[in-house]
Amino acid sequence: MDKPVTIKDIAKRLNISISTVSRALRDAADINRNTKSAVMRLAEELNYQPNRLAVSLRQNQTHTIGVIVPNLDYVLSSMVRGIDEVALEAGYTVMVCQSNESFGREIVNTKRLLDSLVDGFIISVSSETKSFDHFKKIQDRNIPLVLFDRLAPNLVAPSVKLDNENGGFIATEHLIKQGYKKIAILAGPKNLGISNQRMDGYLNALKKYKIKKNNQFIVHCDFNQQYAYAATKDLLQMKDRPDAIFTISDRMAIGAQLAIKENNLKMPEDIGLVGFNNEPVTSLVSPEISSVDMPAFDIGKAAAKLFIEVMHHPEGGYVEEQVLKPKLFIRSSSNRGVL
Amino acid sequence: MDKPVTIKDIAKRLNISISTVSRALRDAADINRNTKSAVMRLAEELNYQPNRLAVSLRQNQTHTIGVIVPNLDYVLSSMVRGIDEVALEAGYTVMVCQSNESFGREIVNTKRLLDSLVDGFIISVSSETKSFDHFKKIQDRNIPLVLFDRLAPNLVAPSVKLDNENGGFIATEHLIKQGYKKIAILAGPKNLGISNQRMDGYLNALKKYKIKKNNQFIVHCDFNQQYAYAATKDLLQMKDRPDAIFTISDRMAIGAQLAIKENNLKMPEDIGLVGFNNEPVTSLVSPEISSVDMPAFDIGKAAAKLFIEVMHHPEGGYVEEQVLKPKLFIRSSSNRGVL
DNA sequence: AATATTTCCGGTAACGTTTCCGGAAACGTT
DNA sequence: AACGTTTCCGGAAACGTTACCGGAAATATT
Repeated sequence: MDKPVTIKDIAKRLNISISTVSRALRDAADINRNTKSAVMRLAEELNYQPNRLAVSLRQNQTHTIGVIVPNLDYVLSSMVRGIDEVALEAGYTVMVCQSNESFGREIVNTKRLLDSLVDGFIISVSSETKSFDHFKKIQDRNIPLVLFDRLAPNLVAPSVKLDNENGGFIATEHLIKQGYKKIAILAGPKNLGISNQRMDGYLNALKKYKIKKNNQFIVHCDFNQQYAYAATKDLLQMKDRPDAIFTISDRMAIGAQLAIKENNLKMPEDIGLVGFNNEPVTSLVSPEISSVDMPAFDIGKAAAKLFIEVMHHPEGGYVEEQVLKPKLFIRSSSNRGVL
Repeated sequence: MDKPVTIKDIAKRLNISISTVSRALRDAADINRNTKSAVMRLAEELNYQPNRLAVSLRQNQTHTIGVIVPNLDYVLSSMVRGIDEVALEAGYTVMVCQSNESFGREIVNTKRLLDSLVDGFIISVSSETKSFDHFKKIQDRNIPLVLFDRLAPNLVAPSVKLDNENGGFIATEHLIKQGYKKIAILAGPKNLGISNQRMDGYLNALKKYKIKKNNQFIVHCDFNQQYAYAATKDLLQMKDRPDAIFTISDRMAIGAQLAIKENNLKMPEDIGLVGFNNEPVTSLVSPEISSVDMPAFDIGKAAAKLFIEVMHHPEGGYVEEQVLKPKLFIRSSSNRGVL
């Protein structure tokens, strides 16, 4: 009904020009204290809200960040919350899109956000994505792009991630120190970076402690509980079954735990179990599951802060790669009391 | 670097006016077939993308929907996916904000979205929210507002929700028919609508089957596992303990299940358990937990469709309240084999 | 008192698009 | 051949804002 009030309305009411009003509303230099306060007062009274479209059109920036994530599971939605927090604080609005782990959707999302004229991107890469031309296009247009959690190999970009290799390492080392000898790993799809990195950590730990790797103990399965359950069932049916399992996600750990229980094996006595992410659910099952902590909220915040930093370098070329060290939360699923 | 191409560039290259180009790019009537195809071809070649800001500013609409949700847990993020799907299809862009269950955040979010000039809102109300002035303000400005899942009492608005009362009813009725006599309910905070509605269903079922309600069996606790675990512990320590528990969320059911197991009670023999939402996790714990299905994705889609319907009634006043019927998924936690 | 400097303001163009309006050219009708 | 119609196009205003520029008035400097 009632059209929103504009700068023009204020100018008319105060008998001054719109450029003066505009200057008054920002902290411009060339403005008299009195006229400024008069404008401010009237703007307040009329509940003036600047039209963001007009401002954006004029200034050629939208103060909007495009965020693309593969899904909104516990970990990623925590990261998004972190991004949100920092971005809002800094005056940015966030547009979140889910790629649903689909390459095509990711491309569509970048297109849409691009023509929504976002000022830049904060992206966690879909598991299906193997070509990165759509990201290169962003960079070619000199639009800031920050990656987080799941990066893009061969693409140079500022990024924030967990030290997944180290995460895999400390989980495995912990199991070794607790006396487990035959440690299996439930990994994710073979092309998924974070999975491979965690597995590298696992392998490095084995190497360091001179345990020779057993290929039968290395299982790739889809990133969910059902498959982990089935895979664990298989592992436990081997004649020389593993005495510990490291899963690269808590979801998978839950599936593994279910299978273990059904085989009437006791944790941590008969078999050890360590997950990854440290989701709340790990301490709500019985026994509680040890897990490598993923500081999701912090990673989100760090990504947004990094983005803002990148924005301050309009000439481009600002690349900083942050790697956060993980911590291990030891719970009863793997704690045999060894220090 | 290279400025994005505009309508003006095309006009210059073809030696025609910008208004002709503009008309050519839309399906305007007043346009020659030849000039139209020439424009189209060149636009394609130059990879012309219309500037959404300019279009929005001119047309006074942004083709953007503001979505506010209390959080992004499994259920809500599924709903958001549903909204996304339909909205994108219809040419809308979606901006998702989390209120984190906070009244203040919800207000801030509406403000921000409002001055991002979204065309309308699709909102699920925060649990903390008791006053609805910020929503009234939206409606007063004649901006479409659709509510979903968690509605706002006393606020007349188009909406999509589950029949929570019925959900509580069928869950409880199922327990009764399986022979459970002393059925407790783990409800949420007292002011939370969906919790109260599910509890009403519970009470109505008791009434129908002439089971007198026991106030000690009605427990309000916070919406998460820890509290549900503690509350169940308490319930099981009563001298006349319940022989079945209906929890109004699966998260709470998981907590309850943990407590039950620790008390060495067998499901479904010693005690029955039914949750709500039918999250995947219910079939990944042991025993699998019966649950009232929440068609989250469909509710999201329905909300977006309803929104679009509302947009087609610019004079306002279009109110349709959709209520979806829930289904019960019976699993071993409550299945004593009675048909 | 004359000049130099500062303070403050208004006019105007621009951002990229749509939309209204008037009119030229082409066509059809008597 | 004169008129009315249709077809197509260009000019210009508008959406709400910012930013540059020039200049009047006020103040400071000699």
